[in-house]
Amino acid sequence: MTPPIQGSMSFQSCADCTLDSMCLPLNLSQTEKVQLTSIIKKSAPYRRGESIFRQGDAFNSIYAVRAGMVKTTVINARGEEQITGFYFPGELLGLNSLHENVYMGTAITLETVSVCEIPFVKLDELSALLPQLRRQLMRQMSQEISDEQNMMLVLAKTSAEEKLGNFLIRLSHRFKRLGFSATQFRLTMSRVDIGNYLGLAVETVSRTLTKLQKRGVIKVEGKEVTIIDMERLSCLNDTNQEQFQAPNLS
Amino acid sequence: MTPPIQGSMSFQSCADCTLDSMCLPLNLSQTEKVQLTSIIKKSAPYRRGESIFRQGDAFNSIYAVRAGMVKTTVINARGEEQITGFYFPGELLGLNSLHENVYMGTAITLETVSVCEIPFVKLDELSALLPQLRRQLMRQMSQEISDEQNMMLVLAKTSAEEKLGNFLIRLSHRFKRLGFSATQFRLTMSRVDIGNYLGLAVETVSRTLTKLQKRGVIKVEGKEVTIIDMERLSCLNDTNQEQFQAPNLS
DNA sequence: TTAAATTATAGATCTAAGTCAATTATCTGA
DNA sequence: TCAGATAATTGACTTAGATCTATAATTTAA
Repeated sequence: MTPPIQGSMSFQSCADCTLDSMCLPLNLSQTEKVQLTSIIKKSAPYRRGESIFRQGDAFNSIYAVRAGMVKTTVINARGEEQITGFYFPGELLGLNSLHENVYMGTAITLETVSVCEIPFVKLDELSALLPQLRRQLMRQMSQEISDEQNMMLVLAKTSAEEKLGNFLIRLSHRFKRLGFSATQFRLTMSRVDIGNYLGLAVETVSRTLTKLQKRGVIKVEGKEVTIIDMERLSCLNDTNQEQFQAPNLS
Repeated sequence: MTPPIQGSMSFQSCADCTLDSMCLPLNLSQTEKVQLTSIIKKSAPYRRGESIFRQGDAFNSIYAVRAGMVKTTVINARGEEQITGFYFPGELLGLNSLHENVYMGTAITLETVSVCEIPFVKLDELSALLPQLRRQLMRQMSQEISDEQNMMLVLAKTSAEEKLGNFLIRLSHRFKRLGFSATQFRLTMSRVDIGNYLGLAVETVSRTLTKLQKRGVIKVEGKEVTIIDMERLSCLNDTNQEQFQAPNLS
């Protein structure tokens, strides 16, 4: 029994896709959407754990996630697998790879996933003709640079609590954008994946989630997370922590 | 007495620029370079510590660094200033900002710097006409995504030693690319800046540099750094550290 | 439905790096 | 050229989070 696929089940055209406004077709006319559709390759959905492309493969296409969540990983200097990102529907995979003509990482599905394969050479040619397509592609790349800088800040500067808080907030935003609840959702990825991504030991991820739950900021039941106090979750810095500790009443 | 400016002193055209092969004009014909030159705005060099643009300013242009080094900073969730990157000649500033029409960070010169201001709307239009320009812009964005992912790995996974090793190696590569020595160079930025960028306390930066020097991997004299053992510097992981400790001969 | 495998939690201990404090070196500008 | 300011180093101490170990809770498969 495969889980239901979010979004449009049978792909016809970008014109019919519910994700068009958060993907490459943004601001395209109907005709232009048809043009874009014409270069897209359809494929059967991937099952959980399959790879869409692998590090070192020849780069030919970027992929728009249509349904399901994907993680990207690279092998780091130590030879360990390291997660570089989680991708939601409407987001583009492979933008980090077009400068080398080789995929710079591996994309692995976390659940049943369907994607739109977009051959890059054709996309490039089409983008010369369609200013809105060109700009949206640039915007999505720019957004990714921005997101990653934000992630760098989190990794460089913050405590385990802040890292996890920020992580949950970002998931929340993305679920909301897709029309799901911003306060209650299922962590598609394992605790190991979360720890790997945030640079924390699994044990720290567990402990920190438990701690946040005890403080009444979130509720955790296995993979189900409920954000109870969004405000506090979004500012878990040192100053704030103090105010939540039991005051020494005298 | 201002320090000498690297690269072409008085800007005439991309066609005359020594950095053309590592900047936007890559693969452009002479005519195309002239077209690109025509949209570039020249400005007086910036002095050390000046800002080229500031976080929150309206985004209009990206900037190609022509001479000198620039750092970019953002204000993080805690209200602290955090360095997001160091930029060398030939690299582009502002690529993270075009999706919001607002600069997502502040660019501050670390020494005398000159830049080429490239109004983005014009660049976008020109990129429709010049496939090589379009592709090079994409490649440079893709490269930046890649670089930042690499930085995320470093921040998430590695010890102070590895962070500094990686940092020095990356500086080395970039100096080499510009035709300078790969093994001996001057750290343009302060120890505080390095610590801020790598997520380390200044004291840790100092101590770690000293430690690497004692092990004979590098030589440090104030801001001058010499890489003595590139091989060891590039693989300062836990396994390697052991082999460099004084063996207990019995 | 249950057994095996995987994943998550929890406790005890250790350590790398942060913080605090003091000193020394290096700039910078009058 | 020198005084004050800024930057870098060093030492002592503390701590957040890693590691190691064990146990509990889910999944998965059969």
